[in-house]
Formats: sequence, C-alpha cells, structure tokens
Amino acid sequence: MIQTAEETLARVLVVDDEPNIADVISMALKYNDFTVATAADGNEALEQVSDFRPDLIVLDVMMPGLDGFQVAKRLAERSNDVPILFLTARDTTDDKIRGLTIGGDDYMTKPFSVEELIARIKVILRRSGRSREESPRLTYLDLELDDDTREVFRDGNPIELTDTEFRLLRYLMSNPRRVLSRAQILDHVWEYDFAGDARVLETYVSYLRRKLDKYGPSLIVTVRGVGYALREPKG
Amino acid sequence: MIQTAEETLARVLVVDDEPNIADVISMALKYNDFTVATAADGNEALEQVSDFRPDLIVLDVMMPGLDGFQVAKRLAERSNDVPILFLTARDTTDDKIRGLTIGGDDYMTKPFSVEELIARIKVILRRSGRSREESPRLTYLDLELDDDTREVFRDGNPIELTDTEFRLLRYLMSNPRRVLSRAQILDHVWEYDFAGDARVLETYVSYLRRKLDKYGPSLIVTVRGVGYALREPKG
DNA sequence: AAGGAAATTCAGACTCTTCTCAGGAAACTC
DNA sequence: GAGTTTCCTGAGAAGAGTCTGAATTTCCTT
Repeated sequence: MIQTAEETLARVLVVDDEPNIADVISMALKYNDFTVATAADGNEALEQVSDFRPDLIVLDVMMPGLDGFQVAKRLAERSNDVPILFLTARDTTDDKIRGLTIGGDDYMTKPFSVEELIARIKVILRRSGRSREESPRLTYLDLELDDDTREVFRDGNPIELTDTEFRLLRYLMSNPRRVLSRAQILDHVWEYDFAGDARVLETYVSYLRRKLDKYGPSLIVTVRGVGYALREPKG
Repeated sequence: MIQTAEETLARVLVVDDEPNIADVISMALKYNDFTVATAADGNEALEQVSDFRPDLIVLDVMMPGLDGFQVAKRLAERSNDVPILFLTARDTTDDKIRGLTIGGDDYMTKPFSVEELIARIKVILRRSGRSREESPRLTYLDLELDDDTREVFRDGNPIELTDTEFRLLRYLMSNPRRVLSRAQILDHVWEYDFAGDARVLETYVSYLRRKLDKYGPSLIVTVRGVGYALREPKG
C-alpha cells in the first residue's frame, strides 16, 4: 500500500533478529497508519537509516553482530538523532538499561503488549516534535483517558485502574463502538506471548465495569459469541 | 531537526574528549530544546566558537592538547566573554578550580546528574541575560521550589531537603502529573554513571514523602508497575 | 583523624495485581 | 420453555512490586 505524507503518521524502522517479533511489530504499526521498514541486524539497520530515513527506530538490543547499543552509538557518532525505542529482555540488568531515557529515547521489556508499544511510540514522536499527532488524551462520551499521566475520568470523576485495566480500557477507547473479538483484545492488550486462560479477559471486563459503572450506565457491552464493544447501551 | 530561533532556548557548545559524555550531554540538551554543537578537543572548540557562536560553552577541563583552562584563556584574550560551565574530575585540586567562577562562569564535578546540568546551564544563561527563560521558581499546587536559593516550601512552610531529595523533587515538579518511570528518574536525577541498587529510589521517595506530608496530603503517588507521579491523590 | 551527615544497600513485612477456577446468571436455540 | 452455550463475578492462591527501618559505606567538615 502506498501512503502519502498526509495519510501516514510517521516512518518507523523496526530492527529485530527474530522474524516473528519483527512481523508482529510491523503489522501492528502498519495497521496504525505508520510507514514501516524492517531490518534483521545492526548493519542492515544502519543502511536502512540512510535509505529509509525513519522518524523513529524500534531497536532490539540483543542481536548477533552489531547489537542495539552499538547501532545507537554509531548513529550518535554520525550525529543522527533519530529517537529510539529500545527493546530489552526482561532480565537485562539495570546498569545496561540505565541512560537509555536521557534524550527522547525510551525502552520496553519483552514481552510487551502491542497496545503498549504503539502508545509508547506515539509518546516519543509527540515529544520529539516529529508527529502532528494530537494530545494523548482519549475521550469517548463522558470517559477521558490520559496516556501521560495514566489518569482516567468518568464524568469528571477520577478512576483508579491497575495496569491491565488501563491497557484494556485504552484499547477499547481507541476503537470506540467497534466490536472487538476476544482474540483481538487478548492479542493487543496482553503480552504477545500470553498463553494462559482466555477467561482472564472476562474477569478484567468485570473489574472495569465495576469501576466505571459507579458514575453512569455501563459502556462496555457484550456482543455474545463475538466479543466486546465500547458504546452506549441501547435505549 | 531544524529549530528556529523562537523554538530554541539557546545555543550550547559541548566540548569533551570522551564521546560518551559528550553524547549524554548533547542528547540531554537537545531534548531540553537547546541547539547543540560538539567539539572533541580544544582547537576544535575554538573553531566552533567562531562558527557556531554559542551562548554558552560546556567545557571539560581535562583534555589532551589544549585543555579547558587554556581554551578559556584564549577566549578571554580574544575578549570573547561567552559564559562557560567547566566540567572537572571530582579530584581536581582546589587551586585549579579556584577562579573558575569569577565571571559568569561555574563548574560541575563529574559525574553529575543530568537534571543538575540542565539546571546549572539555565542559571548561567539567566544571569548572563542570554536566555528568555522564566524565573527558576517551580510551583505545583501548594509546593514551591526555588532553584537559586534551593529553598522548598509546602503551603508556606519551609522544608529542609538534602541534595538528592532536592534533585528528585525538582525532577518530579518539572514534570507535574506525568508518570515517570523508575528508569527515567534514575537517569535524570542520579549521576549518569550510577550503577548501584535501583531501590535507592524507593528509599528517597520514602524520605521525600515523610518530609512533604507533614503539611498536607501525599502528593507523590505510586503507579504500580510503572513509576511515580507528582499529583493530587484521588478523591 | 574524628565526627557527623548524607547516600546507599539490604532484608523483611506488607500490599496490590494478576490469573485461575467454579458456581450461578443470562442469553440464545430449537 | 427446556436445554445448551456463553458470560459474569466472587473467592483465593501465587507472585510481583513496594515500603520502611536499620545497617553500612562514603564523603565532607572540623
């Protein structure tokens, strides 16, 4: 698909030696209107930076050959200040990660949820002024959700949500009125390698309803046999 | 990225022969809307002063060839009075440092925290009248923090903070309501080469809360699994 | 060199989140 | 309306994350 400058949010280069991960990220980004290129190792990444001229790089730190840190260093030496979202293994030691957030950069630990990845990318682009994207505040009816402060309000009332509840609501709010299948929700909100009981989703919908419905009619409607949607209940 | 005169705070030349340090400083400055140029030694620095015309120079004193003192001396001989923030090793002897702060200049010992560096730069620029930057007083709700005097007040009551407590509170106050990750806080508030136990952050949050909460509700909220934010506790 | 303050490390207690499970409720099908 | 399927929600276990007091180390002052 060819996207013109007006249609696309930004150009993102995805660098990961695991094809599965690169694919997951790449598809998620394309679906969110980003223009995407991929590279499977550090050298390819450096080439792509010159050719593709990305606005942001999603960069795995653990790669054979030139690793993510080295790629970042080479770019800095070329005084190329493209912001980077580093991907690290969960057990990467603290001292390796330290320093990664000094500039506009940030990092995420694998495995992550796709929604969280997209959210982080948008934060970085917004801060670096490379995106025309609006404020991080999502609203639907009397619901408001702020990605920076992680605050949620219904009809002006603050609502405390746990991390998973927040991600779930954010996904629903970024697809208002659309019916989302259980599989879609699990794929986007839970970590990409989640292999547990799919019924967690029901539990979390229940949690969310309990917290949100205190201030108005239930907005999460069940579409039996399919999934859930965020919308006004029928008359 | 091209920044127009209106967008940028000031032009800063960073002179350090260690690329890692120069990178850290450069990234931090760019992220804080300064326009940055770098030089790796004294001669390059002198050239850049002519070409780049900085409003301030961050100048490492320990460099092979022309060192920081000599660079400063040459500039004085050219009657160039651009203010300088010298960087010295912690064990540089007193008599060498003495005299460094006579003009509008100042110095910091390595390693420093990124927030402290930015704060010092702003102080120097403000004093030398080369910055349009506002007053150094940060306020949020009933909290007040004065960067020049290092005084902190809550609801008018003075609060004694140690150095680290002050830097932590300053970072939180310069990002009010936003959730800051542990990594971000450590990167900005602690010295750039801090490689110790990340739990020190929790200890300092605990200290700060104890001191601040004497005069009102707790303003530092924990966002479990993410980090901390400065904001009003919810209803 | 001693004393004191600040910074850091550490360990245990504690809290909160996540996930699973199971019984019952609700919705759909025939 | 009975049977079947799907969904909801309370309870609880396991685990991760957090807080705080205290011990230790480092640094600075006298």
